[in-house]
Amino acid sequence: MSMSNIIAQMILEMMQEAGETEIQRNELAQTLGCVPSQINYVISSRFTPEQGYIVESRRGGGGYIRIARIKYDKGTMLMHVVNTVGNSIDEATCRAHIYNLNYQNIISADASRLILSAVSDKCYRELEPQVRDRVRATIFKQMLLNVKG
Amino acid sequence: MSMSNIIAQMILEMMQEAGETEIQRNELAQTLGCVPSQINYVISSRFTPEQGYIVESRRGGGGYIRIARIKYDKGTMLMHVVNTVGNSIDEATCRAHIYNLNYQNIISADASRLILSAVSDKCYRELEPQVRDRVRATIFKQMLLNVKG
DNA sequence: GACAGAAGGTCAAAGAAAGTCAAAGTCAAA
DNA sequence: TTTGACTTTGACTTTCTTTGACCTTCTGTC
Repeated sequence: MSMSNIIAQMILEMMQEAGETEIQRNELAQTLGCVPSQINYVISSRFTPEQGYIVESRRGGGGYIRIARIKYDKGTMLMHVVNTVGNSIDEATCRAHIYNLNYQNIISADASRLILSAVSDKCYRELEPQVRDRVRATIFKQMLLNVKG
Repeated sequence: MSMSNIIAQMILEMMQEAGETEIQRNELAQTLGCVPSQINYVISSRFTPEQGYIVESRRGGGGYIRIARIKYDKGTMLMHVVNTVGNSIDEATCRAHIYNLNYQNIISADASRLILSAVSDKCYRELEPQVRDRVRATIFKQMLLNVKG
């Protein structure tokens, strides 16, 4: 197995838990017995955005390289929810969808809170029950289609 | 973690409560175990006006360095908007508020997009004009009260 | 006012990491 | 055998951090 594969494997393992990891380039190179720049090679050949990774780094004392798996499938996931919503939905169901999307890391906690507040029953008191759920569905879907980007 | 990060963290903590803090450069340096000028380095690299901080200092006996966050208090700004909204609002006005809040860095671009999508006329087509703007106002305010945090 | 001591300010050199790039090596497929 | 994709290496670059010598500004005392 090539050194590059070993490095990639190592990084993947470190990412297991959190879906992201932070490495010290020189230290890792030393540990694995390769030159530091090979770490860059591995990252640029196997942890690209196209392959679903996001990489950030910082030079200088205390520098690091952070690699994170992108939360993807997002568009698909969202569209899926949008499609299952239909043209009417109650608060509880919205809440479940939101919780799920957030749990699966498709939308952020911030976005969750925001969407939740917009679909809350509190907002629709003055509307007839059926109208209420229809407007809510419209707004909910509209927001899902515009979340992040 | 690098010394500079530790220093920055320390300063942030001290600013927690009041949004501002006053430090004694030499004393802090001694406490954290670094040279005094490193405090200046940290301040000039991480507490700049661009990053929303204002720094003033005084030399000589009883000297100090005061660091204050200038970002307008988010809660206050948001409450202000909430209060001016009233119980009815049209899309254009919402849009202006959102643009402004985002411009002033009170809410993120992501949040802006999300809120915008929820107050869009598209969502209220089936409601009577006056009802429409009332529901929109409720939702808008609800979202402002729950954005970020 | 002159002077001493107490702060904070500046700046440039040295150090610590990470980034780039091109040359050289490997290896399998054509 | 040649080619081309992928690897390995190392010299050189860029960015951020740490340190220390020296400078400037205040305050208080004589």
